[in-house]
Amino acid sequence: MNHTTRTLNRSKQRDAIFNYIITHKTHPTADDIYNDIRKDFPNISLGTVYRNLTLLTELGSIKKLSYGDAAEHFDGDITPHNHFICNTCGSITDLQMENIDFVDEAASRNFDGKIAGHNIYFYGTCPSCLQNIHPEH
Amino acid sequence: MNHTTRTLNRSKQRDAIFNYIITHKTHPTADDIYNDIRKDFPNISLGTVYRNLTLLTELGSIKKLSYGDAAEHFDGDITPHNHFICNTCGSITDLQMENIDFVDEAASRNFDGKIAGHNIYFYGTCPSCLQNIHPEH
DNA sequence: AGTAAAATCAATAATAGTTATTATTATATA
DNA sequence: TATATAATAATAACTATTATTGATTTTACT
Repeated sequence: MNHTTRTLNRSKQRDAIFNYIITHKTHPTADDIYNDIRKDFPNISLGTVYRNLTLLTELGSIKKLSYGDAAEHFDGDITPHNHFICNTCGSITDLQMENIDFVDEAASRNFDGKIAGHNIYFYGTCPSCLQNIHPEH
Repeated sequence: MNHTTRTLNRSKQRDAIFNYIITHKTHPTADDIYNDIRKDFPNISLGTVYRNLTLLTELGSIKKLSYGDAAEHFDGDITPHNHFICNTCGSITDLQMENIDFVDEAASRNFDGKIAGHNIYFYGTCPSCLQNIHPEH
């Protein structure tokens, strides 16, 4: 028999974690997921959440987002899109905008290495916080 | 006297930290700075390094870089420029390229909040690692 | 269905990066 | 130079993440 290929066993926990991420657009952290998923899996451990998040990221099923926030955030939407982080409330949201993947070309121009892609995080003040600063009275 | 304004006392340690960052283009972490600067200030503590890095960042004298790496990196070059992170060796370098600040305009188009700026991290394989993969023999 | 290998699990310990606390020292200004 | 304030060193505490362990479950193959 062939032991060189590694089979991946399915687990209810991993399914639940993956399902949570793709059905929530909140870009949750490992801890967010852990706390919510405990309602359905009271015995699940934080280690299991981390292990499966790492695995799902390696498989390319989800994406990991790193920005100023101390913790990593995860995104179930793996199609190319950009993010906005509010400097005031810290929320992270998807940003609908035209495709700007051509910046990779621009970056390659005077660079001897190979550009594979980019991560771009816009920051500023989100609509909700803007409202609080200048409320329409 | 007026106690509402906060005066900032100078310290040799902070000067040394700031000087280290602006004279090194390596985008060091707090720990990098700590370890190097100990040669001149054997008694300096890591807490002092962190506190001053936070302060200098708040003052806008240096910039904090957050990307996949676990630790924060710091940059003494506060003029707008972009960064490249090598997926192979993890190095971070400045990227000379045309100005692409207009992406902020593009992002603002369908967004009700206020875009103040962006951080963009290009990734791929750096020239040195590319050489190692396909050496010219 | 039976079985062995592999992957899973929860629990916990360990590590890394960072922040907070406190008593002491240095700095700026009167 | 006396005084008030800020910065320091040392250390403790905290948060996010990873590694370890030993038991259980799942899978591939018979």
